[in-house]
Amino acid sequence: MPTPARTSIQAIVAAGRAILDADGLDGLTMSRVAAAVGVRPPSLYKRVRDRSDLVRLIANDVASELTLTLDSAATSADPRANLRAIAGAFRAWALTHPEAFHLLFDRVPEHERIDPDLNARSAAALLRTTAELAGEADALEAARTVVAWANGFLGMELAGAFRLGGNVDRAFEYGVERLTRAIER
Amino acid sequence: MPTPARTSIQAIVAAGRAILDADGLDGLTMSRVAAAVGVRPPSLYKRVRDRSDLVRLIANDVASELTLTLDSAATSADPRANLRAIAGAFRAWALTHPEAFHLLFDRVPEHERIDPDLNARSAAALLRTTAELAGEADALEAARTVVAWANGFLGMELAGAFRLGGNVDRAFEYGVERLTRAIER
DNA sequence: ACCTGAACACCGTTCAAGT
DNA sequence: ACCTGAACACCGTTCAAGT
Repeated sequence: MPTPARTSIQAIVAAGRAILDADGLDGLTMSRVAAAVGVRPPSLYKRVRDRSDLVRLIANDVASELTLTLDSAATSADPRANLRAIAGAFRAWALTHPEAFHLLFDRVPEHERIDPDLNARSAAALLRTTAELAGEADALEAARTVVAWANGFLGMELAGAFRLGGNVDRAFEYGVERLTRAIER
Repeated sequence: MPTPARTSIQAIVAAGRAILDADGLDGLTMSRVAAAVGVRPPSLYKRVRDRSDLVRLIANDVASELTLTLDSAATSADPRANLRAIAGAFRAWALTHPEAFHLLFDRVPEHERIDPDLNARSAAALLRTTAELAGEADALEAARTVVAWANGFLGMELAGAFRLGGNVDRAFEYGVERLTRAIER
């Protein structure tokens, strides 16, 4: 005798994302997710293979959100302004969603990684901009340099690693400006 | 009636470091550390407050090792060559000690953070070099830009984030060269 | 003074039994 | 077809009892 479904994969991922944002990856237990969607923990295994699978689905969601954020920021005709806008939007997003940032950019076990095409899509806006600045031949290398710097900077800022004084906002501006000049043809 | 000590804090930290390198932070269980030093798990709590405390002590060790590595690399009179050497030594160290790298540079809970003076000491060689390249006034900002880039690059390399093709070695060289020029006065 | 077994509160996950 | 309680193998940690 069939029982009607009491939850859905969408509800589970949404609840997981909310718990991630609120309490981080360590707070994301199967028990809390189950409680949030109104079932018992074992029922979750009808929709996700295991916790890693759920983490991966949440990471996909987060990647899509970030792609949207970066694309919306990259609206200028001037590539220098665009790079500045993309970097600023990235930082604002990371500072308001620190746990989501870490989920995307800290070490991620193989089976929690986002889909490759989501990865490519999130890089598109930046690649267009670096192609204009550095030329097509150096676009990928230039984009990697910028992303590495931004990831590293935000990771350190979120980790509280800037403990030698100074103004962090100014250090970010300094970095954007120098990086832009560094990759320009 | 006193019982002779069967282990020591040094042995515990050393065993913990070995387990970290071999199996990562998730593999670093109190049970495995205890087995490695020949006691039962509860005995560890005579030497460390809890697991976080042990992780912090291991991180201190790792930071000292990295400082030594970077200092040994920074031997040139030419600051450009020095920056290149420091970056290269950092990358080589990170690629041979990926788990230690993550322990230092991924998100770290407050009570697992290394001692502030170890932090300052590990930055010294780089700060000397960026002061020569960018001038005293911009030395800190320049160092932050370089460290952010290097941390971000290595974090992405270790995470397998460079999935859009291209040569990773070449991207690192490209980055070092561009960064050097970017921060030069 | 140090070490230990037993116990506790938590995990993720499986599975037989219920509807 | 989905949901559940019970169970299992793990965690970190505490503590009374042993030497």
